[in-house]
Amino acid sequence: MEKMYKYPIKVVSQMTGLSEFVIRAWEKRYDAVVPSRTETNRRLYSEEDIEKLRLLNEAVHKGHNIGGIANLTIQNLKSILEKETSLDQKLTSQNTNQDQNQNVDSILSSCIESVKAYDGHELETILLKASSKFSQPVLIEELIAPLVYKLGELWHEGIIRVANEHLATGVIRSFLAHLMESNSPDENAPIIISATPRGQDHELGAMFVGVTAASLGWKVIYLGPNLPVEEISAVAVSLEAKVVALSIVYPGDDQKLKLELLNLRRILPENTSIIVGGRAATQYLDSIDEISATYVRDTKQLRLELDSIRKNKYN
Amino acid sequence: MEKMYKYPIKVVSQMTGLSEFVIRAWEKRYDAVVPSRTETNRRLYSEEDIEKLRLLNEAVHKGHNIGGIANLTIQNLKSILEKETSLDQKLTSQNTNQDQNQNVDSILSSCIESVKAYDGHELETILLKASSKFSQPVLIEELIAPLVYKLGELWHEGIIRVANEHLATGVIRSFLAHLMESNSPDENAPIIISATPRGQDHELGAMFVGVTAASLGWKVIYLGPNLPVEEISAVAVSLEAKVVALSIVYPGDDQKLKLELLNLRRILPENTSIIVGGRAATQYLDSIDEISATYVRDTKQLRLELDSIRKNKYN
DNA sequence: AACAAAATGTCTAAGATTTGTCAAGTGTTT
DNA sequence: AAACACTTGACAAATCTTAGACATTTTGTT
Repeated sequence: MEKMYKYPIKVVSQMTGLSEFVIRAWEKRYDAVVPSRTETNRRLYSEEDIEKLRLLNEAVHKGHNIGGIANLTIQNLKSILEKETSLDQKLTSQNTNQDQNQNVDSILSSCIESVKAYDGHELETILLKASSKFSQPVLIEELIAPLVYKLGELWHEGIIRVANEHLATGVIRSFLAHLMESNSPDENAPIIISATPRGQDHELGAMFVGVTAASLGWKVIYLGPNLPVEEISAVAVSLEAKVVALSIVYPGDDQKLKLELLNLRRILPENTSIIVGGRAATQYLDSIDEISATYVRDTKQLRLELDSIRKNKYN
Repeated sequence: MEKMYKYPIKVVSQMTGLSEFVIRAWEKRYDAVVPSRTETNRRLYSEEDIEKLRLLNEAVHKGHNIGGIANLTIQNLKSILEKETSLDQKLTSQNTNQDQNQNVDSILSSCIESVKAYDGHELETILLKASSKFSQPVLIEELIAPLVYKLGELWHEGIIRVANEHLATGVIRSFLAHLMESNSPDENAPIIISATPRGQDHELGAMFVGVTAASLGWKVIYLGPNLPVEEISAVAVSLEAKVVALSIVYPGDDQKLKLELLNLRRILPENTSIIVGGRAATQYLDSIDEISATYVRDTKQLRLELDSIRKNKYN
């Protein structure tokens, strides 16, 4: 069994946008989320707990009264939230028994099947179903990221075409954008800007960052791919962003990009952190170090980094 | 028996578009929908209740008086509504034209405000609201297309930055993708492939095509921007697409692009039509003519063209 | 055409319920 | 000591409920 990291109430409060008072009140009155405790009686929330709180918060914002929804399961919550945004009737009626036991691997391969068949609609449906079955971190790290990686592989091997990959990218992008939008942070959430620098066209990495940060309660400004650092900096200054995250996946030792990075540090306020990730980021480690940015290898590390930045900036 | 979650009146009001007053009044006066209650006397609506309210609302909007239809069953309501769908479209589009133009302008400017403030979330919200207020053609032709155009203008004038435009593009793209997905076509719907050729990075035009075609009942394969014609053709052949639609917005007399177009015609099956649109398409009219493709100036023309192709191909 | 009656969407007022917020007092961690 | 967290009990703002009023529009009758 994996020993999961658990979060104290203050962190949960920041991540969900709910006040500590409310979180305790919901527990006392409705047993909405009953966290485990330390030996000394302090609450410890799991990722699932947090997800449920986030869903409850969203539902309450949409007009549900907490007393009525507090005892629903995560899946119930997701399904009622979906019904309100889209008028889809298909999903609920279709998914009955068969696909309940599907594990991530089989979902992954049905994703790839649908991509091969140019069936974007099917791919979207699969992802949507998966999103109500898995928590957001699992979804991204174990399904979507591997899917993107696998598609790249298949393309290299000549098994699928550029067209397949384009189609899949389109669907995934729209899906991730949706995930990002669905978290609505509160007023004073710290701001993170996510983009890829000039010359970097592959934006999915930046979208992973966006979704992850959004799920941690950050306010995400997603600027997309291929943006000069002056642009990124202008936004960061104007919104007083706490973090600028860049994704670099295109390999090669690009001198221009190195200059861009140095430049970015120069024109960015000092108290704005820079985070760099992506497959090709390792090739720029010296530059990353020089501008005292942080390199993150995966979303897990990203999440830790974001949490720590958030904590430090509280003064 | 499963105990289903039921919805409080506030949520029902949002889902149906009816005010809470009206919902209560209809209950008090006609027993249109009599929800169950909590122990403390608060209304709880089932999904059936909500569907009936939706239907009633629709019927009332079409001129029925509530007193006369309040006691009909869901089936009855549906059959009533089906009869009038065809007549209705003319009326609604005429009735609202005047208010719409006022509204669309103000919506447009609030969109631009949100873009200036880097508030993608706000932009998304505005678009979402607008989408429930206007029909899809109106939405695209009078709001989104002008918005895209206006953003380009503002950028040329130096009033907004590339970053603003990127952010907006991201939101709009995700929004359009959602619109496209929300139409689920029949099994035997004709297939259209939408993309932009190699060298063409601006995909919004291709998305307009996709959404428009989807709303007309086509099955849309959206391949996104910057795709070599061999790729497009491969998909068209493999799926037996009826139409390939290309969007060209980047100006300039690109010889490569002309060759690509000629090439496309050669490797595409004869009975696959080609449609070309976009701001810069006029500069390639000779090539378009040479491959006997159709040039469309706006989505209105596109819709006509699609309808006529669909009709002709029914043999 | 004119007028009264009915229909209907909107709203107020007063009471009940729900829910977010907080203070006070105590214990724990750093 | 300072920051953090826990429980309990209380308060007040927000929301829902009913009953009834009001303003328009629609309908039927003269």
